[in-house]
This record gives sequence, structure tokens and C-alpha cells, in this order.
Amino acid sequence: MGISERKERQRKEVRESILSSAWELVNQDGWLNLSIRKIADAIEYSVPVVYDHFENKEAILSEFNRRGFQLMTENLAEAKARQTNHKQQLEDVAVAYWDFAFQNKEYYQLMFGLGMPTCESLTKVPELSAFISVISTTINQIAGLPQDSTEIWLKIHSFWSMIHGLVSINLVAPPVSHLNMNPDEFNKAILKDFIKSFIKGLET
Amino acid sequence: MGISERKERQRKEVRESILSSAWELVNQDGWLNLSIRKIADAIEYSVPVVYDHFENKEAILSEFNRRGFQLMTENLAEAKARQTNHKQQLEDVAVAYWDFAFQNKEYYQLMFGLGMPTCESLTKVPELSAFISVISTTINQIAGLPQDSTEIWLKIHSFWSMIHGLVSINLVAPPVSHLNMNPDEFNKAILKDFIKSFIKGLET
DNA sequence: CTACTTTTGCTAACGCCGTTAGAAATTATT
DNA sequence: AATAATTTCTAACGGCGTTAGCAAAAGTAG
Repeated sequence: MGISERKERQRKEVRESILSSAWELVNQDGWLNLSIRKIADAIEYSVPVVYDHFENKEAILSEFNRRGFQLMTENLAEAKARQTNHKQQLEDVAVAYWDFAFQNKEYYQLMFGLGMPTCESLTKVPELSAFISVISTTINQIAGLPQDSTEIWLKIHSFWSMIHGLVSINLVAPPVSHLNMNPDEFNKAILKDFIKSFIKGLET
Repeated sequence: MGISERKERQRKEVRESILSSAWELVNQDGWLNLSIRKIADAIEYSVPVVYDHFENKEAILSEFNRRGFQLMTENLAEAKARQTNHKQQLEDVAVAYWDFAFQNKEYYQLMFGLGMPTCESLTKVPELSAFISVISTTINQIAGLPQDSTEIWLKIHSFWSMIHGLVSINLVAPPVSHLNMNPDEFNKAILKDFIKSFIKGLET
């Protein structure tokens, strides 16, 4: 009897419709205006049904958070795989990070910009380690530093900080009026400068 | 007759008590748990009184936002004034920025980490330009780039991004378990490395 | 087909929130 | 003392996350 299978399937359909409706709402009104009630309205079910699929609102955000890290890591890994030269890989990974942030602002804001992610909340994202290992393996190959050493963590931290700073400052305060240059070129120029000097630092 | 003067004074007292109560609440429960109702309760007035002093909740946050930029700029300017050598000034300004962020996490989170500050919301902070000019004058003195040129804006942007990235990544995901080194020293080491290479970039 | 059980989904409520209209109380002025 | 102006409050509106408890539907067994 395929009854329970069908039920299972229908459950997953509702779950997915919650997520896709939520995603639509977020793209319309932003994370701050997302509400369980609006989601319930959009999926044409009553509010408590949402709670049959997610423990609470935070669990929904957390799902998107994980998807964000997953998608970003995929993008980074792809960019890396397109190259063989290690330095070039690192450069392309940085650019891919940048591109991800600006092509997926909603994701990026949820991942880094939203309500005070505590230390723990981030360490509870399993996808985080996959993301970090994309970077760390490359750095390892360039600089020959052993995994899990203090030195390589320092480098990973630097690299990540550098790009994140660039991204978030530009998400929040993009340089506009002061330029006789395309802002996009402007920013990518900074990014590439950064990476160049970072790689130089790896080699010394 | 000093009646209207007294009234004025009392008005300001209430306004200040709103702000100081709010600040206390924020330090207890964070920005996300601050509410007008709690403030009203703390100042022992009814809710609408709060609206006689601030247009809405955002106006209260905005007040703290401006105070944050003011305080940070003061710290930066003081650090700068303690030195005469321009490169040393820039280095100390960066360290002062770092120290401000970690000694005033609430401020820093409001200024950069909270609910999606749009481009406009930041350009509406008059204190922002004072903060930027502390950096830009120093960079100007080191690199000799003219104010308001594309080049100096590029440098300001780089400098700010670099530090902000370091700060916010460390606020959110501090390196802990992987180190046989004091995290504070670890981070400041990265910071100083960053600044050194940044200054090198200014000179070439 | 009927009686019973399990699952599913709903209504309605609780206690918060920001915000505001309008009444009540207080204070100043004539 | 009576009137005008100001200050302050109560009470509400619509929204939120969350949950208890009931109604409806679907499945199961005789």
C-alpha cells in the first residue's frame, strides 16, 4: 500500500511550498518582513500547519542559512575546479565569493548581516566547514602550511575577513557619487589588489 | 519667568532618561529585544510619552547610531593625535577602530550589523563624513593623493573594508579551538599585517 | 457499510510588538 | 474662579510568534 508513501510525498510538498513561498516573500519584502502568518497565507493553509514542518521561525531561517552556505560553497568549488594553477584558483575563489554575495544579496545578508548571529549559531552550521575547507586546501597548496595549524587558520581568517569586509562595506555603503569610474570595476579592482597582496603574503 | 525654561529642562530630562533607559535595556537584552513598551516602563511614563520625544522606534536607534559614529570618530581622532608620523597615525587609527568595535560591541552591531541598513540610511548619518575624513586626511598625507579623487576613495574604501571585515568576522566567528595562541594576539597580529601591507600599497 | 482510531487542519486565544486617537488630568492664564 | 493650553493616560488597531484544544477528514477493522 503506497498510502504512507503518498502522505510522505505530500508532507514534503507542503514543506517545500513553505520554503518557496517564504523565499518569494523575502525577495519581495526582505527578511525583516517575513512572517509565519504571511507564509501560511501564501501556502493557503492555516498558521499551525507551518509549525508541523518547522519548529519555529528561526528553523526556517536556519534552513535558508544552510542553503546559502551550500550554494556559496558550490560556486566556490566550481570556480576553483575551472583552474589548475593554485594561485589562480585562490583568485577565482575570491571573485566567486564576491559574485555570490552580490548576486544573492538575500542569502548573504541572512548569512552575515542579520540579527546578531552568536558564535554558537555559526558553529552549528555544518556547511560552514565545507566552505572553509575549499579555502584552506587552496591555501595549503600555495603556502604549504599544514592543515589545522595556527598559521593556516591565520591565513584563512585573513582571507575571509578581507573579502567579507569588502563585500559588506560595499553592500552597505557603495561608492557612488565620488567616482568617475564604473563602481563595479572600481570594486573588483580593489578585490584583485587585495588578493594579489594576500598571495604575496602567502609566499614569503 | 523661568517656567518655560523649567519645562524645557524637564523635557530634556525625560528625553535623556529615555535614551539612558534604552541603553541599559540594550546592554541587558540586546538591540533585538528593545521595545518602546519596555522603555516606557523603565522611565515610569506611559507609552505615548516616548512618542513625544522620538518620532518612532527607528529614531531612537538612529540617535544611538549617530552617537556611535561620534564616539568612534573621537577615539580615532585621539589615537591619531597621539602620533606625528603619518604611517604610525594610520596604524594607530586602525587599532583604535578595532578596539572601539570590541569595547563597544553594541554600538558596532547597531552601526553595521543590524537590520539591513540601506544605502540611504547610511548616507543620512552626518557623522559618517567626519569619520571618513579622519582616514582620508591621513591617507592623503601619506600617499599625496588629492581629496575627492577616485584614487583616494579607492584607498579609503580598501582600508575601511579591510578592518571592517576583520572585525565583523571576528565578532561572528572568532577563531577559538584551532589555536595554541591567545586569540586577541592572533587577531591583532592579522590586523597589523594588514595595515603594513596596506601602507606599502600606498607608497608604491 | 458502519464503528472506531488516527491523522490532519482549523479556530481562537495568549502575550508580545509599534503606533495612534481621543479622553482625562494637570498646569498655566485671564 | 473660569477658561485655555498642555501634559499624560487609557484603550484601541493591526500585526507578530506560538500553542491549546477542538472539528473534520482519512484510514482501519469488523
